[in-house]
Amino acid sequence: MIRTRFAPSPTGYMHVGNLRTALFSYLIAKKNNGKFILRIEDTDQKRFLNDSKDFIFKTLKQAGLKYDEGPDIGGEFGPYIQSERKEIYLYFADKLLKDKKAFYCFCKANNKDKNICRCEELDDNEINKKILSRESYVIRQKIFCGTTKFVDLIYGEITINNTELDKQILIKSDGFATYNFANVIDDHLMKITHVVRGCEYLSSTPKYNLLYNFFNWEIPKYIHLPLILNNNGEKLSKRHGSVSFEDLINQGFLPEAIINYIAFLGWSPDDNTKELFYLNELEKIFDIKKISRSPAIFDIKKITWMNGQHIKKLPEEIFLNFSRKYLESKIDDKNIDIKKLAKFSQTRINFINQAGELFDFLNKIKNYSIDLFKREKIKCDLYISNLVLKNSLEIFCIIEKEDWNEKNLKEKILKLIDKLNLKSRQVFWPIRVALSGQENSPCGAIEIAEILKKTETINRIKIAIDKINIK
RNA sequence: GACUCGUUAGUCAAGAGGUUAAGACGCGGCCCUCUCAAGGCUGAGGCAGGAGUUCGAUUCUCCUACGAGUCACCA
Repeated sequence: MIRTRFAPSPTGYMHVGNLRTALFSYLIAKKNNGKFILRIEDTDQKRFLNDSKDFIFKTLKQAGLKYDEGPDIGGEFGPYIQSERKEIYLYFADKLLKDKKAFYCFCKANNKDKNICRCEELDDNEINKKILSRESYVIRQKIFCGTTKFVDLIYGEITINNTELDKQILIKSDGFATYNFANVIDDHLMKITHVVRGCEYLSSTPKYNLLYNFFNWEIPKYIHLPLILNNNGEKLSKRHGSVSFEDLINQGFLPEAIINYIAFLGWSPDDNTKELFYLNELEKIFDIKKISRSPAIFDIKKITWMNGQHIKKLPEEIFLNFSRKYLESKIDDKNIDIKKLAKFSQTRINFINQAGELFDFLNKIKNYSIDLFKREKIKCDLYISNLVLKNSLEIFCIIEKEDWNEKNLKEKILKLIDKLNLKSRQVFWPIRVALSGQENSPCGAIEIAEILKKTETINRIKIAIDKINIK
């Protein structure tokens, strides 16, 4: 049974690199019918706020990464919060001390010149004396000569000379274990079979292996994931821009789009021509062998496109639920069919919260430039615009209020196109500009006219004609 | 600086000795008797450099360059 874990520290913030680690860890477990465990690494008491744990629970839930064991749901290997496991680490540190695999170090914190430390040579008497006189100390791991070799499922075999490894601190002077120690103990005790984590741990892995060997524990399989960088090629972090899950959600990204995109950062499926996937599909096709070794840059343009794709795939009613509040906030007229507006916007927005902005022009037309009427590409100029608008004004005026509907309007305009002997674009363009005041609009001229109703349509056409003739 | 890892178009990437070196985003063009978007078609753009091994290297080996990560009483 494969058991993987995600072990974040509760910083109240989850950047996409972290989330991607969680996702891959989850996927590896699920693909193999294994278990995915959440563990909170809060051994640094200075850094963490209490409610950041809830933030992690919330984010994982929102992303759909359901864990089988964790702090809030329990499990047979708990507790799943490291600050509640203090005694466990102390017990194992003591064991190491007795076996001479670790030593007390009384050097001052921030002692830059570590080579000067002679604590390892202290005899038991000296140590006891210092401890009795309440000198503060840490417990460090001993490093013996030789080389350490390990296999990473992605990077292959990595060998390192033990002289490169430092005598890392296992227990800090406040009595808490360091992450470096705690994660080894916990992974073993929680029976984690595959350790999935970011590449930044690649070079400390040998030290962890030494620890496993000291205890005579089985070393787990390692899967180090390539880093995700921002577009400056820097490692993702809080300082370098808004690429946290929460920020993306606030910008209007769908959780499934974020998951889909980050799954493809450093991984690709066998059939690499398809790239729109939901989490449950990824669970089936995910394959460790296809994880890449090189870092990937987070491309906001591509995830934006992907978000648009996911928005289009949303069932109509779901999209309506999402977009309703945005649309309603923009539209004064309560009689307008929100459903219809939602339909117009679904294929043209990349962000879920943009649905309303498209219809800004309905309430109030902005002061547009008459240059909008000129469009060489479709052979439309001020002369034609003027002609079209005057003619359509006549038509619109004759139509009765009760006959004001899309079908009827279209019929009449098509006749006008014939009569004026123009291309349909040359006719629809000026009307649409007059009604929307914009170069682009979420729907066509006739559709806007229908939504606007007779009075407002005529009103806007008149304004446009005046605009052109004043010139 | 030391150690470790990496390098296929601007970006994500497939390919693992013989390919016209896929596909996607982005960018350009065209089509869709209504804009834009969507959709369809299409164009430009790439194996970091140098040595080897080989009949033949993007693919294997080595060197160089460049990039990244680690070197905390942070995780």
